[in-house]
Amino acid sequence: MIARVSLELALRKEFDYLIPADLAGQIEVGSRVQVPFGPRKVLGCVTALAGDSTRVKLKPILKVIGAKALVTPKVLKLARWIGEYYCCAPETALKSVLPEAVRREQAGWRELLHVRALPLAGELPKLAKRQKEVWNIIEERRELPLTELIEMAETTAATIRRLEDKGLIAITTEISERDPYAREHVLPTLPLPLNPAQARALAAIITTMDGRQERGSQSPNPVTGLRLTGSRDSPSTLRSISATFLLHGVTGSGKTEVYLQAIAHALEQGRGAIVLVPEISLTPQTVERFKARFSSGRLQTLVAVLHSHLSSGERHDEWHKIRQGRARIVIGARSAIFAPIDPLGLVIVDEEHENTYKQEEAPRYHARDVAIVRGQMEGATVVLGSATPSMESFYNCQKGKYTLLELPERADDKKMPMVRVVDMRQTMRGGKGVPIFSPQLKEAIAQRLERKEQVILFLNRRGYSTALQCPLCGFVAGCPNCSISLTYHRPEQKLRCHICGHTELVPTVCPNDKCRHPGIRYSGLGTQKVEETLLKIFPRARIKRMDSDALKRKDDFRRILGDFRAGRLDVLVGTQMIAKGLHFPNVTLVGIVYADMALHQPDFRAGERTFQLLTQVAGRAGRGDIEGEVFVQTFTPFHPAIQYSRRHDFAGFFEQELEFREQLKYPPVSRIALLTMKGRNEEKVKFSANHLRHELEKAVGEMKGLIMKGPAPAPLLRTETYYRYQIMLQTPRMSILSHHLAQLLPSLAWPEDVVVSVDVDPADLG
DNA sequence: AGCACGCCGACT
DNA sequence: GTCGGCGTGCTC
Repeated sequence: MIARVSLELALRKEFDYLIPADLAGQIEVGSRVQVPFGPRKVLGCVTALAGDSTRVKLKPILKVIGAKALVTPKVLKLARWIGEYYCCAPETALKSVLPEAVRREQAGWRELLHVRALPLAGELPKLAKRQKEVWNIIEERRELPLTELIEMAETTAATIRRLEDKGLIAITTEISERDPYAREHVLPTLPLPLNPAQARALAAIITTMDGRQERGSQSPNPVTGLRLTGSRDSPSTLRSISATFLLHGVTGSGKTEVYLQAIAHALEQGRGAIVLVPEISLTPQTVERFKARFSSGRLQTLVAVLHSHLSSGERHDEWHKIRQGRARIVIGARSAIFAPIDPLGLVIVDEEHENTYKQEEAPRYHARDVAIVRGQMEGATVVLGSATPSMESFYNCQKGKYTLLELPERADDKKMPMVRVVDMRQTMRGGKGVPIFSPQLKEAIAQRLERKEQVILFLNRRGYSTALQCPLCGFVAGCPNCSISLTYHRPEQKLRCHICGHTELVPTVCPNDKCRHPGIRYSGLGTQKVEETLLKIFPRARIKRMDSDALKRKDDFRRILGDFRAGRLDVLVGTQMIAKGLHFPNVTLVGIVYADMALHQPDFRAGERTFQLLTQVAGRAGRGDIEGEVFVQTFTPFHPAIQYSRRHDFAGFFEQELEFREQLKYPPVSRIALLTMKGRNEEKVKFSANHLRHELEKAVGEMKGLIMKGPAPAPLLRTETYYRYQIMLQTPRMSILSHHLAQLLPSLAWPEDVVVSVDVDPADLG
């Protein structure tokens, strides 16, 4: 027999090896193997078995890693799809489907020496005093870890070895499993009663799951009473309707309870489930909620957890718990979508709009999209959940690809907080210089300090490029071709679009005819400045800043949040990182200091991001007994992202944003591939980028609906000393484009120090 | 990805 | 005469 092996080298090529007789039974598709490759030994994965090979002189496989195939054929197929769609080497895709700790043979199982009493053959021989003491313990416990015995008996290993020599005990290595949550005591919970909207959603999901159970990947008829958007579509789109659901529910509407009961149904069907959660919301509380519902017996849980804060040993054990079928539910971050649950009945992607689902290095997959593909491949139902769905997912509902399920009310019946939009242009006109705090926000903060309530202030400072904004009228310079904000380049005094490369001079007065303000060059502020100013206004307030600069040590994050929760701080100033998943009952005021910073990021998704940010932040205020209040300071108060979020009107925002995307053929109307060239020498990078554009025009220029923009210089990142040029491709059919790219790119030659990378469906245009 | 082979310049 | 530069090509 011959095995085809994909090596851990991005060669885009597979190699044939002989299966030696002694390994014959152990090697199957998906086995991890070590093979000779030229002079060295390399790890790889068996992708196929065959009777013969086109090659004559084959080398034999050296050894197998793991008792069972580590990659299931289903996950292998998924990896192949990732390689093709995301335009990377199949080996690169395959690499990411196993945790590092499982891929490397070391880390492995933690082995502990165990002492076990052997059945006595006749009389107990005469023992020395010490030996007798030790024997008594062993006889009582029958079996225990060696280290524990040594401690209990206050003896040494030598004494115990002597008992072994006498044939009374056996010392063996036992595998001991690490349990990262061993110290949590989990109280089991029962399903909660559902409100009508939750019940409807659950019924729809369950009906689909049952249909898929009986008929494989065939879908049942749409459920009556279900709100189906886009049912005008053709029968061919209807066929896939019920496989993917978008559960749109406001913060606190009880999405999790729907997830839990759907998972329970999967278990009843004898199938497993994967729950994806953004890394930051993978808190012990979230995990506990799932563990509590699905613990079988006393301490046995059916839930495995996979995330980046586990040690590699813990990750190894959790993964094998899944592979061996002892865990039927996985909750984890992005890469948990590759968990070897089989058969898979349900995949849940919570907070599906979150950018953390997109991997920012090769393979640059989006876990939400991989989830949908895996669901299709394995006949599993997929549920995407969000209070602020992505444009892509909501669009797919409209097109009839997904089924929309709405949870319009908060389960706890709390009112949504009052959102006040503060027009900073008014404040600007009132005082001298560009204001940081409006009188309204100052007043509101003072009030909370007096009432001993807490305040969170947000300033999102994504990226290092800044737009140019007139603080008097709110004007922002945008690209005439791409409709995204132009980036201000201080040294050259120029404005530049980093999508198409359009460049213009910085205006000396505001271009808005009704304004003509000469002080247009305002481009934002940082968290430090906010903190300083705040301390000047409220010298006695206890204020803490939370951003990546202020968090030097690893536990700073937890410590500051702990202090805040315990009431040792009054005001928390921070970036995006405090917007998500956290809730503090005593916070009654949330302020967005400068909403325009999010609004005018040089990205076509800036409006969508702002809408999401404001909505998520609003959900943070007033979760306790007191009603919350949100202040949004902005120089563009009538921007739709702000106005629709103020009214908690997602559908309204979607409609108007879609119109904009439609005009310029941005996603979700099209798909994007971003090609980036990177290198130390700007001239070489620029030249290569122009060359690539030329080659692309030859290869894909004629593709229907293709739009090519750039190359344009990407704004320099603060940390890097590279020059980057980008070419953006927009296409209605990404699978065709990525196919072409996969053929073209490896055939092109680049200067030594220029690196080209492809990002299919980029989450970020930076 | 690594490592060997291979064909041209400055060194003990 | 050798040591060593990194271009091309191969690894089942």
